[in-house]
Amino acid sequence: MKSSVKPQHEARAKIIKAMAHPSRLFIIEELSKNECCVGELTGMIGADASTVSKHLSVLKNAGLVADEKRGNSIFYSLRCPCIMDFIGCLEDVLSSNAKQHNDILKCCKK
Amino acid sequence: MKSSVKPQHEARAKIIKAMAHPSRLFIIEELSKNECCVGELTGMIGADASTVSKHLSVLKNAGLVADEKRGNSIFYSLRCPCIMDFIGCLEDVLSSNAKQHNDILKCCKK
DNA sequence: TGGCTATTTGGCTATATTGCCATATATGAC
DNA sequence: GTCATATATGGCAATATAGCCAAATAGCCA
Repeated sequence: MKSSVKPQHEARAKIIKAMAHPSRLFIIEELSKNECCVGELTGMIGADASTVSKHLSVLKNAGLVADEKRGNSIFYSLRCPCIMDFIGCLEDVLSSNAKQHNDILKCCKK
Repeated sequence: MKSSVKPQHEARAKIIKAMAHPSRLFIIEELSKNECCVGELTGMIGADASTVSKHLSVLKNAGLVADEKRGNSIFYSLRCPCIMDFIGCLEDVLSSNAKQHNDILKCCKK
């Protein structure tokens, strides 16, 4: 890969990698609806608070979420809602995969 | 996380994970322009052919690319071009990150 | 101040990913 | 058939990630 474009792809991959985990995807989706504090997310996800906190720090580190301390809690919010558009594309891929899988099954039955 | 939505997020995360690598992002981008065979991609990426082949199999396994054997070569193509829209969103995140970083620097200089 | 709650960090083990080399497989040319 | 080319697979070592527990930090309330 040309060294000129390599850093660009590395930077992009870093952001995508931050999204590439079920719990973190869930967090992104929740934050797209409402800002949340760690405790709320922990309850929803059902993992240790430290685990959720680490997931949030991965997302924050990638620039995907912002945090704001208010009183005793820290509220997280989604920085770039355009990310949610991408979820639709993922569903396209998934349904396209399901369709292909079905076609193969049908084909085998014949 | 509710057990009803967990598989959904796992399925989505699997696709995102397949994208979460600089070389694989590069491949996706190239395939969005033209179908390519392994040898071409290997030349552009500059890694071992077996490495590129494995990257392609990750992408194929996620349903992101299709392969078609023609003659001695196998041509890969992008199955869901909507993925490319997402790259624009990534750039938003990156420039937003850069801006924030700048703001912090300015703030410190004062 | 002390106690309480919310969150983060350090340390650890288990697991997954990456990328190379060597080897297999498949296709076309001769 | 043999040879050369294109691609995939197995195996392995290095590195990265995930998630828990325990401990540290920070803010509120009395």
